[in-house]
Amino acid sequence: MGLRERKKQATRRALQDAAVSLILDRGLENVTVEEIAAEADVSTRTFFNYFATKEDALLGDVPGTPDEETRREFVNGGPTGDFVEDLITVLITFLVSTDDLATQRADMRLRRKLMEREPQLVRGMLARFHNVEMELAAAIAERTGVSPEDDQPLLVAASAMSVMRHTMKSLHFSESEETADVRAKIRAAFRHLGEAYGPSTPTS
Amino acid sequence: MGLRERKKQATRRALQDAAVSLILDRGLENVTVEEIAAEADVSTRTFFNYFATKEDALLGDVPGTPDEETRREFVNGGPTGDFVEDLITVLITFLVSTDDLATQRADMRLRRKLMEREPQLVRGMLARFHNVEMELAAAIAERTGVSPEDDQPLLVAASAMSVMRHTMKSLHFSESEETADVRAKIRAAFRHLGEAYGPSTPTS
DNA sequence: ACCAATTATTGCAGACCATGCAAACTTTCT
DNA sequence: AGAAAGTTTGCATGGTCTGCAATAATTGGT
Repeated sequence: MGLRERKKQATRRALQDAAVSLILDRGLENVTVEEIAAEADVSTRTFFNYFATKEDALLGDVPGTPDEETRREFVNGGPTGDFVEDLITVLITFLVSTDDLATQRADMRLRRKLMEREPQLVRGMLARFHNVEMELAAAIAERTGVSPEDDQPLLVAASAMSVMRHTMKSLHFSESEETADVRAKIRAAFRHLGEAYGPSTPTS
Repeated sequence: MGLRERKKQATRRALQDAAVSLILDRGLENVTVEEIAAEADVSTRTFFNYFATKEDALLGDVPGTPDEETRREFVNGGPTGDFVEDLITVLITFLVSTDDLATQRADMRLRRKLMEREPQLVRGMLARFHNVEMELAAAIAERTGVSPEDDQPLLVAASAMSVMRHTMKSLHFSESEETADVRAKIRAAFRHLGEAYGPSTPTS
Protein backbone atom coordinates (compact mmCIF):
# COMPACT_ATOMS: atom_id res chain seq x y z
CA MET A 1 0.00 0.00 0.00
CA GLY A 2 1.45 3.34 -1.08
CA LEU A 3 1.90 6.46 0.97
CA ARG A 4 -1.21 8.10 -0.43
CA GLU A 5 -3.43 5.20 0.51
CA ARG A 6 -1.94 4.97 3.98
CA LYS A 7 -2.53 8.64 4.61
CA LYS A 8 -6.12 8.33 3.53
CA GLN A 9 -6.69 5.49 5.94
CA ALA A 10 -5.09 7.50 8.70
CA THR A 11 -7.25 10.54 8.01
CA ARG A 12 -10.35 8.41 7.92
CA ARG A 13 -9.40 6.86 11.21
CA ALA A 14 -8.60 10.19 12.76
CA LEU A 15 -11.96 11.59 11.75
CA GLN A 16 -13.83 8.59 13.11
CA ASP A 17 -11.91 8.64 16.37
CA ALA A 18 -12.38 12.36 16.79
CA ALA A 19 -16.09 12.05 16.11
CA VAL A 20 -16.61 9.17 18.51
CA SER A 21 -14.60 10.64 21.32
CA LEU A 22 -15.99 14.16 21.08
CA ILE A 23 -19.55 12.97 20.88
CA LEU A 24 -19.25 10.44 23.65
CA ASP A 25 -17.98 13.34 25.65
CA ARG A 26 -20.41 16.08 24.77
CA GLY A 27 -23.35 14.52 22.95
CA LEU A 28 -24.38 14.37 19.31
CA GLU A 29 -26.07 17.76 19.24
CA ASN A 30 -23.28 19.61 20.95
CA VAL A 31 -20.51 18.75 18.52
CA THR A 32 -20.32 20.24 15.05
CA VAL A 33 -18.63 18.79 12.02
CA GLU A 34 -16.34 21.77 12.14
CA GLU A 35 -15.08 20.72 15.56
CA ILE A 36 -14.60 17.12 14.51
CA ALA A 37 -12.58 18.19 11.51
CA ALA A 38 -10.48 20.53 13.63
CA GLU A 39 -9.74 17.75 16.09
CA ALA A 40 -8.57 15.57 13.22
CA ASP A 41 -6.54 18.42 11.74
CA VAL A 42 -8.31 18.70 8.42
CA SER A 43 -10.73 21.22 6.97
CA THR A 44 -14.46 20.91 7.34
CA ARG A 45 -14.71 20.36 3.64
CA THR A 46 -12.40 17.39 3.84
CA PHE A 47 -14.64 15.77 6.40
CA PHE A 48 -17.31 15.58 3.75
CA ASN A 49 -14.90 14.06 1.29
CA TYR A 50 -14.69 11.11 3.64
CA PHE A 51 -18.18 10.85 5.08
CA ALA A 52 -21.50 11.84 3.64
CA THR A 53 -22.94 12.79 7.02
CA LYS A 54 -21.91 13.29 10.61
CA GLU A 55 -23.62 10.04 11.53
CA ASP A 56 -21.63 8.16 8.98
CA ALA A 57 -18.38 8.93 10.73
CA LEU A 58 -19.80 7.50 13.93
CA LEU A 59 -21.15 4.23 12.68
CA GLY A 60 -17.87 2.77 11.53
CA ASP A 61 -17.50 0.03 8.95
CA VAL A 62 -19.62 -2.72 10.49
CA PRO A 63 -21.59 -4.54 9.23
CA GLY A 64 -19.44 -5.03 6.16
CA THR A 65 -19.76 -7.36 3.21
CA PRO A 66 -18.52 -10.94 3.47
CA ASP A 67 -15.60 -11.73 1.23
CA GLU A 68 -16.37 -13.19 -2.15
CA GLU A 69 -15.01 -16.58 -1.22
CA THR A 70 -17.28 -17.07 1.79
CA ARG A 71 -20.21 -15.94 -0.27
CA ARG A 72 -19.53 -18.36 -3.09
CA GLU A 73 -19.09 -21.26 -0.73
CA PHE A 74 -22.43 -20.47 0.87
CA VAL A 75 -24.19 -20.18 -2.45
CA ASN A 76 -22.84 -23.59 -3.47
CA GLY A 77 -24.29 -25.26 -0.40
CA GLY A 78 -21.23 -25.18 1.83
CA PRO A 79 -19.42 -25.32 4.06
CA THR A 80 -21.37 -27.93 6.07
CA GLY A 81 -24.54 -28.39 4.06
CA ASP A 82 -26.74 -27.52 7.01
CA PHE A 83 -28.62 -24.35 6.12
CA VAL A 84 -28.67 -22.71 9.50
CA GLU A 85 -25.05 -23.51 10.32
CA ASP A 86 -23.87 -22.15 7.01
CA LEU A 87 -26.01 -19.08 7.44
CA ILE A 88 -24.34 -18.43 10.77
CA THR A 89 -20.96 -18.67 9.12
CA VAL A 90 -21.93 -15.95 6.70
CA LEU A 91 -23.44 -13.78 9.40
CA ILE A 92 -20.26 -13.90 11.42
CA THR A 93 -18.26 -12.57 8.50
CA PHE A 94 -20.43 -9.45 8.54
CA LEU A 95 -18.94 -8.61 11.89
CA VAL A 96 -15.36 -8.92 10.83
CA SER A 97 -13.67 -5.92 9.24
CA THR A 98 -10.18 -5.46 7.93
CA ASP A 99 -8.75 -4.16 11.18
CA ASP A 100 -6.96 -6.36 13.60
CA LEU A 101 -9.16 -8.16 16.07
CA ALA A 102 -8.27 -6.22 19.21
CA THR A 103 -8.91 -2.83 17.60
CA GLN A 104 -12.13 -4.05 16.17
CA ARG A 105 -13.42 -5.31 19.47
CA ALA A 106 -12.58 -2.03 21.15
CA ASP A 107 -14.43 -0.24 18.35
CA MET A 108 -17.48 -2.38 18.87
CA ARG A 109 -17.55 -1.60 22.55
CA LEU A 110 -17.28 2.11 21.86
CA ARG A 111 -20.01 2.00 19.25
CA ARG A 112 -22.32 0.25 21.61
CA LYS A 113 -21.77 2.92 24.22
CA LEU A 114 -22.51 5.46 21.53
CA MET A 115 -25.82 3.81 20.63
CA GLU A 116 -26.88 3.77 24.23
CA ARG A 117 -26.11 7.41 24.66
CA GLU A 118 -27.51 8.56 21.31
CA PRO A 119 -30.45 6.42 20.26
CA GLN A 120 -30.88 8.47 17.11
CA LEU A 121 -27.94 6.55 15.73
CA VAL A 122 -29.92 3.34 15.75
CA ARG A 123 -31.70 4.70 12.70
CA GLY A 124 -28.52 4.70 10.67
CA MET A 125 -27.48 1.32 11.97
CA LEU A 126 -30.79 -0.17 10.90
CA ALA A 127 -30.31 1.26 7.43
CA ARG A 128 -26.96 -0.46 7.18
CA PHE A 129 -28.40 -3.75 8.28
CA HIS A 130 -31.06 -3.31 5.66
CA ASN A 131 -28.47 -3.03 2.92
CA VAL A 132 -26.80 -6.18 4.10
CA GLU A 133 -30.20 -7.82 4.24
CA MET A 134 -30.58 -7.36 0.51
CA GLU A 135 -27.25 -8.94 -0.28
CA LEU A 136 -27.94 -11.81 2.04
CA ALA A 137 -31.33 -12.37 0.46
CA ALA A 138 -29.71 -12.60 -2.95
CA ALA A 139 -27.24 -15.18 -1.67
CA ILE A 140 -30.01 -17.23 -0.07
CA ALA A 141 -32.06 -17.12 -3.25
CA GLU A 142 -29.08 -18.40 -5.19
CA ARG A 143 -28.34 -21.17 -2.76
CA THR A 144 -31.90 -22.41 -2.52
CA GLY A 145 -32.69 -21.93 -6.18
CA VAL A 146 -35.78 -19.90 -5.40
CA SER A 147 -36.87 -17.34 -7.94
CA PRO A 148 -35.69 -13.84 -7.07
CA GLU A 149 -39.22 -12.51 -7.42
CA ASP A 150 -40.27 -14.73 -4.57
CA ASP A 151 -39.96 -13.01 -1.25
CA GLN A 152 -39.13 -16.04 0.81
CA PRO A 153 -35.40 -15.31 0.65
CA LEU A 154 -36.04 -11.72 1.67
CA LEU A 155 -37.99 -12.92 4.63
CA VAL A 156 -35.41 -15.39 5.78
CA ALA A 157 -32.68 -12.81 5.31
CA ALA A 158 -34.64 -10.24 7.25
CA SER A 159 -35.18 -12.46 10.22
CA ALA A 160 -31.59 -13.61 10.09
CA MET A 161 -30.50 -10.00 10.32
CA SER A 162 -32.83 -9.56 13.28
CA VAL A 163 -31.12 -12.44 14.97
CA MET A 164 -27.81 -10.84 14.18
CA ARG A 165 -28.83 -7.48 15.51
CA HIS A 166 -30.08 -8.81 18.79
CA THR A 167 -27.30 -11.27 19.30
CA MET A 168 -24.79 -8.47 19.00
CA LYS A 169 -26.38 -6.87 22.00
CA SER A 170 -25.51 -9.78 24.23
CA LEU A 171 -21.95 -10.16 23.05
CA HIS A 172 -19.11 -8.85 25.17
CA PHE A 173 -16.49 -8.15 22.49
CA SER A 174 -13.94 -8.97 25.12
CA GLU A 175 -10.60 -10.67 24.59
CA SER A 176 -11.79 -13.91 26.09
CA GLU A 177 -14.80 -14.24 23.80
CA GLU A 178 -14.31 -16.93 21.19
CA THR A 179 -15.92 -17.36 17.81
CA ALA A 180 -17.46 -20.55 19.11
CA ASP A 181 -19.28 -18.56 21.80
CA VAL A 182 -20.68 -16.20 19.22
CA ARG A 183 -21.77 -19.07 17.05
CA ALA A 184 -23.50 -20.76 19.95
CA LYS A 185 -25.44 -17.63 20.78
CA ILE A 186 -26.64 -17.16 17.24
CA ARG A 187 -27.55 -20.82 17.01
CA ALA A 188 -29.62 -20.59 20.15
CA ALA A 189 -31.47 -17.59 18.79
CA PHE A 190 -32.35 -19.38 15.57
CA ARG A 191 -33.54 -22.38 17.47
CA HIS A 192 -35.79 -20.21 19.51
CA LEU A 193 -37.30 -18.68 16.41
CA GLY A 194 -37.91 -22.10 14.96
CA GLU A 195 -39.74 -23.07 18.13
CA ALA A 196 -41.84 -19.93 18.18
CA TYR A 197 -43.05 -20.21 14.61
CA GLY A 198 -42.39 -23.80 13.79
CA PRO A 199 -44.69 -26.78 13.41
CA SER A 200 -44.05 -28.02 16.95
CA THR A 201 -46.00 -26.66 19.90
CA PRO A 202 -45.28 -22.99 20.43
CA THR A 203 -43.45 -22.71 23.75
CA SER A 204 -45.41 -19.62 24.48
CA MET B 1 -64.50 17.55 17.53
CA GLY B 2 -64.29 21.35 17.60
CA LEU B 3 -63.46 23.71 14.77
CA ARG B 4 -59.88 24.14 15.95
CA GLU B 5 -59.21 20.45 15.93
CA ARG B 6 -60.81 19.99 12.54
CA LYS B 7 -58.69 22.74 11.05
CA LYS B 8 -55.57 21.17 12.41
CA GLN B 9 -56.42 17.84 10.87
CA ALA B 10 -57.13 19.55 7.58
CA THR B 11 -53.82 21.39 7.60
CA ARG B 12 -51.96 18.23 8.47
CA ARG B 13 -53.66 16.44 5.63
CA ALA B 14 -53.01 19.26 3.22
CA LEU B 15 -49.32 19.26 4.07
CA GLN B 16 -49.01 15.52 3.66
CA ASP B 17 -50.88 15.54 0.38
CA ALA B 18 -48.85 18.44 -0.94
CA ALA B 19 -45.62 16.74 0.06
CA VAL B 20 -46.52 13.40 -1.49
CA SER B 21 -47.83 14.81 -4.71
CA LEU B 22 -45.04 17.31 -5.28
CA ILE B 23 -42.35 14.79 -4.53
CA LEU B 24 -43.86 12.01 -6.58
CA ASP B 25 -43.84 14.55 -9.35
CA ARG B 26 -40.42 16.10 -9.02
CA GLY B 27 -38.36 13.95 -6.67
CA LEU B 28 -37.33 14.33 -3.05
CA GLU B 29 -34.32 16.52 -3.72
CA ASN B 30 -36.12 18.88 -6.02
CA VAL B 31 -38.86 19.95 -3.68
CA THR B 32 -38.21 22.23 -0.73
CA VAL B 33 -40.20 22.51 2.44
CA GLU B 34 -40.98 26.03 1.40
CA GLU B 35 -42.73 24.78 -1.72
CA ILE B 36 -44.67 22.16 0.18
CA ALA B 37 -45.88 24.75 2.66
CA ALA B 38 -46.84 27.11 -0.14
CA GLU B 39 -48.85 24.39 -1.86
CA ALA B 40 -50.71 23.77 1.39
CA ASP B 41 -51.21 27.50 1.91
CA VAL B 42 -49.35 27.86 5.16
CA SER B 43 -46.01 29.36 6.09
CA THR B 44 -42.82 27.39 6.10
CA ARG B 45 -42.66 27.78 9.83
CA THR B 46 -46.03 26.15 10.21
CA PHE B 47 -44.83 23.11 8.34
CA PHE B 48 -42.39 22.49 11.14
CA ASN B 49 -45.10 22.86 13.73
CA TYR B 50 -46.69 19.77 12.21
CA PHE B 51 -43.72 17.67 11.15
CA ALA B 52 -40.24 17.48 12.54
CA THR B 53 -38.70 16.78 9.15
CA LYS B 54 -39.58 16.72 5.48
CA GLU B 55 -39.51 12.93 5.53
CA ASP B 56 -41.99 12.82 8.33
CA ALA B 57 -44.66 14.44 6.22
CA LEU B 58 -44.17 11.77 3.59
CA LEU B 59 -44.30 8.69 5.72
CA GLY B 60 -47.82 9.13 6.99
CA ASP B 61 -49.21 7.55 10.12
CA VAL B 62 -48.57 3.88 9.46
CA PRO B 63 -47.52 1.76 11.25
CA GLY B 64 -49.51 2.99 14.21
CA THR B 65 -50.04 1.56 17.65
CA PRO B 66 -52.73 -1.06 18.21
CA ASP B 67 -55.57 0.07 20.41
CA GLU B 68 -55.32 -0.71 24.07
CA GLU B 69 -58.06 -3.28 23.94
CA THR B 70 -56.39 -5.44 21.29
CA ARG B 71 -53.16 -5.24 23.19
CA ARG B 72 -54.67 -6.35 26.45
CA GLU B 73 -56.45 -9.25 24.86
CA PHE B 74 -53.20 -10.41 23.30
CA VAL B 75 -51.30 -10.11 26.55
CA ASN B 76 -53.93 -12.23 28.29
CA GLY B 77 -53.54 -15.07 25.83
CA GLY B 78 -56.38 -14.20 23.46
CA PRO B 79 -58.18 -14.10 21.22
CA THR B 80 -57.66 -17.68 20.03
CA GLY B 81 -54.90 -18.98 22.29
CA ASP B 82 -52.70 -19.88 19.34
CA PHE B 83 -49.58 -17.73 19.54
CA VAL B 84 -49.02 -17.16 15.86
CA GLU B 85 -52.67 -16.50 15.06
CA ASP B 86 -52.96 -13.99 17.86
CA LEU B 87 -49.73 -12.36 16.83
CA ILE B 88 -51.13 -11.89 13.34
CA THR B 89 -54.20 -10.23 14.80
CA VAL B 90 -52.02 -7.69 16.52
CA LEU B 91 -49.87 -7.15 13.46
CA ILE B 92 -52.88 -6.36 11.34
CA THR B 93 -53.94 -3.63 13.71
CA PHE B 94 -50.65 -1.87 13.03
CA LEU B 95 -51.82 -1.32 9.51
CA VAL B 96 -55.12 0.24 10.40
CA SER B 97 -55.24 3.96 11.06
CA THR B 98 -58.10 6.21 12.00
CA ASP B 99 -59.01 7.15 8.43
CA ASP B 100 -61.69 5.41 6.51
CA LEU B 101 -60.63 2.27 4.73
CA ALA B 102 -60.75 3.54 1.17
CA THR B 103 -58.63 6.61 1.90
CA GLN B 104 -56.19 4.52 3.79
CA ARG B 105 -55.75 2.04 1.00
CA ALA B 106 -55.16 4.81 -1.49
CA ASP B 107 -52.58 6.27 0.88
CA MET B 108 -50.79 2.97 1.12
CA ARG B 109 -50.57 2.68 -2.63
CA LEU B 110 -49.16 6.18 -2.91
CA ARG B 111 -46.63 5.57 -0.18
CA ARG B 112 -45.43 2.44 -1.85
CA LYS B 113 -44.89 4.33 -5.08
CA LEU B 114 -42.99 6.89 -3.06
CA MET B 115 -40.69 4.27 -1.55
CA GLU B 116 -39.94 2.84 -4.95
CA ARG B 117 -39.05 6.23 -6.33
CA GLU B 118 -37.14 7.46 -3.27
CA PRO B 119 -35.37 4.61 -1.53
CA GLN B 120 -33.94 7.00 1.04
CA LEU B 121 -37.34 6.97 2.65
CA VAL B 122 -36.96 3.33 3.55
CA ARG B 123 -34.63 4.52 6.28
CA GLY B 124 -37.38 6.41 8.04
CA MET B 125 -39.84 3.60 7.55
CA LEU B 126 -37.45 1.15 9.16
CA ALA B 127 -37.07 3.46 12.12
CA ARG B 128 -40.83 3.45 12.59
CA PHE B 129 -41.00 -0.29 12.41
CA HIS B 130 -38.27 -0.41 14.98
CA ASN B 131 -40.34 1.61 17.43
CA VAL B 132 -43.28 -0.70 16.95
CA GLU B 133 -40.93 -3.62 17.42
CA MET B 134 -40.17 -2.47 20.94
CA GLU B 135 -43.81 -2.21 21.90
CA LEU B 136 -44.55 -5.56 20.38
CA ALA B 137 -41.66 -7.14 22.25
CA ALA B 138 -43.03 -5.80 25.51
CA ALA B 139 -46.42 -7.28 24.77
CA ILE B 140 -44.92 -10.64 23.86
CA ALA B 141 -42.85 -10.67 27.04
CA GLU B 142 -45.96 -10.01 29.06
CA ARG B 143 -47.97 -12.70 27.35
CA THR B 144 -45.32 -15.36 27.61
CA GLY B 145 -44.20 -14.39 31.08
CA VAL B 146 -40.59 -14.16 29.99
CA SER B 147 -38.34 -11.79 31.90
CA PRO B 148 -37.95 -8.46 30.13
CA GLU B 149 -34.16 -8.75 30.35
CA ASP B 150 -34.34 -11.82 28.20
CA ASP B 151 -34.06 -11.00 24.55
CA GLN B 152 -36.25 -13.78 23.25
CA PRO B 153 -39.27 -11.49 23.01
CA LEU B 154 -37.21 -8.90 21.18
CA LEU B 155 -36.13 -11.52 18.74
CA VAL B 156 -39.58 -12.82 18.07
CA ALA B 157 -40.90 -9.28 17.73
CA ALA B 158 -38.13 -8.37 15.34
CA SER B 159 -38.77 -11.27 13.04
CA ALA B 160 -42.50 -10.67 13.24
CA MET B 161 -41.91 -7.13 12.06
CA SER B 162 -39.80 -8.47 9.23
CA VAL B 163 -42.67 -10.65 8.20
CA MET B 164 -44.91 -7.64 8.39
CA ARG B 165 -42.61 -5.49 6.33
CA HIS B 166 -42.26 -7.99 3.54
CA THR B 167 -45.84 -9.05 3.51
CA MET B 168 -46.87 -5.46 2.96
CA LYS B 169 -44.90 -5.50 -0.24
CA SER B 170 -47.04 -8.19 -1.73
CA LEU B 171 -50.36 -6.73 -0.71
CA HIS B 172 -52.48 -4.90 -3.26
CA PHE B 173 -54.37 -2.51 -1.02
CA SER B 174 -57.17 -2.76 -3.51
CA GLU B 175 -60.88 -2.64 -2.80
CA SER B 176 -61.28 -6.35 -3.36
CA GLU B 177 -58.63 -7.37 -0.88
CA GLU B 178 -60.10 -8.84 2.28
CA THR B 179 -58.63 -9.06 5.76
CA ALA B 180 -58.69 -12.81 5.38
CA ASP B 181 -56.33 -12.53 2.40
CA VAL B 182 -53.92 -10.46 4.41
CA ARG B 183 -54.07 -12.90 7.26
CA ALA B 184 -53.40 -15.81 4.98
CA LYS B 185 -50.35 -14.14 3.53
CA ILE B 186 -48.86 -13.39 6.91
CA ARG B 187 -49.60 -16.90 8.09
CA ALA B 188 -47.81 -18.38 5.10
CA ALA B 189 -44.78 -16.21 5.80
CA PHE B 190 -44.59 -17.37 9.41
CA ARG B 191 -44.91 -20.96 8.38
CA HIS B 192 -42.06 -20.53 5.99
CA LEU B 193 -39.88 -19.10 8.72
CA GLY B 194 -40.71 -21.99 10.97
CA GLU B 195 -39.67 -24.38 8.25
CA ALA B 196 -36.42 -22.58 7.54
CA TYR B 197 -35.25 -22.47 11.13
CA GLY B 198 -37.32 -25.12 12.76
CA PRO B 199 -36.48 -28.64 13.92
CA SER B 200 -37.77 -30.26 10.72
CA THR B 201 -35.57 -30.62 7.65
CA PRO B 202 -34.67 -27.26 6.18
CA THR B 203 -36.37 -26.98 2.83
CA SER B 204 -33.28 -25.40 1.46
C1' DA C 1 16.25 14.76 -9.62
C1' DC C 2 12.77 16.67 -12.58
C1' DC C 3 8.39 16.95 -14.91
C1' DA C 4 3.77 15.74 -16.01
C1' DA C 5 -0.37 13.31 -14.65
C1' DT C 6 -3.29 12.07 -11.12
C1' DT C 7 -5.49 12.63 -6.91
C1' DA C 8 -6.42 15.00 -2.35
C1' DT C 9 -7.23 19.17 0.30
C1' DT C 10 -9.00 23.50 0.97
C1' DG C 11 -11.82 27.86 0.90
C1' DC C 12 -15.73 30.01 -0.64
C1' DA C 13 -20.42 30.76 -1.91
C1' DG C 14 -24.82 29.15 -1.54
C1' DA C 15 -29.09 26.23 -0.85
C1' DC C 16 -31.71 24.14 2.39
C1' DC C 17 -33.18 22.26 6.89
C1' DA C 18 -34.53 23.08 11.40
C1' DT C 19 -35.16 25.77 15.93
C1' DG C 20 -36.10 29.61 19.25
C1' DC C 21 -38.51 33.57 20.11
C1' DA C 22 -41.94 37.12 20.22
C1' DA C 23 -45.73 39.39 17.86
C1' DA C 24 -50.18 38.85 15.59
C1' DC C 25 -54.10 36.28 15.03
C1' DT C 26 -58.01 32.74 15.91
C1' DT C 27 -60.81 29.85 18.60
C1' DT C 28 -62.84 28.81 23.00
C1' DC C 29 -65.04 29.56 27.24
C1' DT C 30 -67.47 32.29 30.60
C1' DA D 1 -67.74 41.17 24.98
C1' DG D 2 -63.51 40.01 26.82
C1' DA D 3 -60.02 37.15 28.92
C1' DA D 4 -57.58 32.73 28.33
C1' DA D 5 -55.62 29.36 25.59
C1' DG D 6 -53.73 27.82 21.46
C1' DT D 7 -52.07 28.56 16.52
C1' DT D 8 -49.75 30.87 12.83
C1' DT D 9 -46.30 33.68 11.21
C1' DG D 10 -41.88 36.34 10.35
C1' DC D 11 -37.36 36.93 11.58
C1' DA D 12 -32.82 35.73 12.95
C1' DT D 13 -29.68 32.17 13.52
C1' DG D 14 -26.80 27.99 13.45
C1' DG D 15 -25.79 23.92 11.27
C1' DT D 16 -25.42 20.40 7.38
C1' DC D 17 -24.06 19.45 2.94
C1' DT D 18 -22.84 20.42 -2.22
C1' DG D 19 -20.51 22.38 -6.33
C1' DC D 20 -16.72 24.62 -8.04
C1' DA D 21 -12.15 26.17 -8.88
C1' DA D 22 -7.63 26.95 -7.00
C1' DT D 23 -3.84 24.93 -4.50
C1' DA D 24 -0.98 21.27 -2.81
C1' DA D 25 0.72 16.56 -2.40
C1' DT D 26 1.80 11.87 -4.38
C1' DT D 27 2.99 9.02 -8.14
C1' DG D 28 5.37 7.18 -12.07
C1' DG D 29 8.28 7.82 -15.97
C1' DT D 30 12.53 9.69 -17.84
